[in-house]
Amino acid sequence: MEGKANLGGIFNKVQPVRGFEDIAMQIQEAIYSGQLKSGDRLPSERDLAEMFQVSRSTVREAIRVLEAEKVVEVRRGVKGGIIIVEPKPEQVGRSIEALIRFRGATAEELGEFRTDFEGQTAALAAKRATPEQLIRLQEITDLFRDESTTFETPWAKLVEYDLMFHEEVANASHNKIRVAIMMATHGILQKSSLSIEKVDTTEWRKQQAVDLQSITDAITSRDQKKAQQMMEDHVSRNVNKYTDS
Amino acid sequence: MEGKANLGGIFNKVQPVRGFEDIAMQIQEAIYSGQLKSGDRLPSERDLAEMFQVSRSTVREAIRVLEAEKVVEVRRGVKGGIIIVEPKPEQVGRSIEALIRFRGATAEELGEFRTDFEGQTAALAAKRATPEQLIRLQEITDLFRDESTTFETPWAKLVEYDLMFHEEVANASHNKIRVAIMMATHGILQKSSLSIEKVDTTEWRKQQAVDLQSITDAITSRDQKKAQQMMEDHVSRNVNKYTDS
DNA sequence: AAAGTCTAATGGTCTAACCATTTGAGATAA
DNA sequence: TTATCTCAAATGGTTAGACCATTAGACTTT
Repeated sequence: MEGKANLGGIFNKVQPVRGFEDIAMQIQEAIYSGQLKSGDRLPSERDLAEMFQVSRSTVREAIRVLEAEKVVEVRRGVKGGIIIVEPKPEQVGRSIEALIRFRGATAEELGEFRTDFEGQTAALAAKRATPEQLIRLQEITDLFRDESTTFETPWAKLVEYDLMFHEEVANASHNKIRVAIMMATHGILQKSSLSIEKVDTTEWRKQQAVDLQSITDAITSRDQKKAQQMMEDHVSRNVNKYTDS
Repeated sequence: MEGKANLGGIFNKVQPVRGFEDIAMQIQEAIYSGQLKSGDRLPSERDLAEMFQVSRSTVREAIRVLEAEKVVEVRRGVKGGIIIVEPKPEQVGRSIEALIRFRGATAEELGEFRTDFEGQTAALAAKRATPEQLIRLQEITDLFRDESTTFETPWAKLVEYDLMFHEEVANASHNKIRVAIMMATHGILQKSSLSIEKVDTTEWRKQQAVDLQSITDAITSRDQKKAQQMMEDHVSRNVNKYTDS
C-alpha cells in the first residue's frame, strides 16, 4: 500500500472482445434499448452472418450465449428461428440455487429466510393490497378449500394453489423486488436438493385451508401485525413439516 | 377446464436434446457431482471433440453455454484452456437485475426491501454472532471511523467498508441464503440504473460512523430488537439520501 | 544477464457442405 | 368435399478441415 496508487475500481480488466461476444452484446443492447421486443424474430443465422460480416459459426456461438442467458429462444424448421423472450423469474432462482449449492445452504436456512421474508411481505400486502387483489386472494383461498376436501385432487395441485396464493400476496405488497425473490424461492422449492417433501394428510389439508383463510382475513382487515404473524406461522409450519419428516 | 384433464406440472415440454446441450449438461453434472472442482482444467476443445465423438464446433457451442452460465472460463494460448470457476454471488445480482429492469422495479422498491431485509438480518446476527464476528464488526467499525475523519479517504473506499460491514452482519446471521441475497443486492447497488448516488459530506461521514457503532453495539449486547431498529434506520437513511438528491 | 526469436499448444474463425426438423402448399385418394 | 399423403423450402444442427491469433516457455543471441 506504499508508493503504489490504489487503482481499485478505476481500471478494468482488459478483455479482448471476441467476435461472438461482440455480436451477442450488440443484440442484447438492441433488446435493452427497446429496438427489439420480446416476441420479435431475429433474421436467420445465415442472414445474421452476412449482416455482421462473419461466418455462421461465429453467429451461432453468439446465439448460444444469448440462449444460455435466456434472452432468446431458438426453434427449428421453417417459421422457426431466433425469438426474443422475456426474462423469467425462475432464472433468478436458478442462479441463487447454484450459489446455494456451492455455499452449501440447507433447507432449514431457506425455510428460516422464507418465514421472515414472507411474513414481512404479508404485512406490506395488508397495507397496500388493492380491492381486486383482496378478491383474488379470497378466490384462491376458496379454491384451495373446495378442492382440498376431496382426495381426488392431487397434492401437486394443492401445492400449486398455495404457491399461487403466496405470489398473489407478493403482488399485493407492491414491491417488485419481493415478487422476484418470492418467485425465485419458489423456483428453488420446486427442484433439487432443497425440494419440499410430500406431506399429504387430512389434517395437513385442513390446516392449510385454515391458514390461507386467516391470512386473507388479516390482509383484508388491514391488520399488518396479524398478517405477518399468520404468514410466519403458515410458512414455518410447512417448513417444519418438511424437515421433521 | 371441462372434459380435459389438467396436466399442469405433470408433463414437461418435449425438447429434443441437441448435441451441445448434452455435452454442456454432462460437464455441468460432473461439476455438481464433485468430479470436477473449481480450478480444474478441461481437456482442449480438440480432445473433447474426440472424447464426445462430435465435431469441434459442437464442443465449442457447449463451451459457450457453460461460459455464459459462468461455470467455466476460457483462456487462449498455451497453458490456456477451459477452466472451471466458482459460482459468484454477483451473478445472482445480475439475473435479479435483469428481472428488475424488465419488471421496472425502482430504487425505492429496492431500498424498501433492503431496509426490512437487513433489519432482520441484523436481528439474527445479534442472536448468533460468534465472538470472532463481533470482533470483526468492531474492527470494521473502527476502520470506518478512523478513515472517515480525513477527506483524503475517497468516498468509494468508505462505501466499500460499509458494504464489508453489511456482509459481515449477514455472515453473523449464519444463514447462507441471507449472505447470498445480501451480496446480490450489493451487486445491484454497485451498478446501472439502481446505483447509489454519491453523497459525501462531513455530516454523512459522521452519521455513518455513528450508525455502524450503534449497530455493532446492539449486536454485541445481543439486543435483537435494537439491532434491527438501528440497521433499519441506517439503511433507510441512506436510501433516503440517495433518492432525495 | 537481458533481450529477442522461435515453437508448440490452445482458442477463434472461416468455408462449404450435408443432415434434421418443421410448416405449408399442392397432389392424391376416400 | 374432405381427408390424407407427399414434397419443397426455410431454418437450425452438425461435420470436416483448414488457417489465424494468442500465449507461455524454450532457445538463441547479444
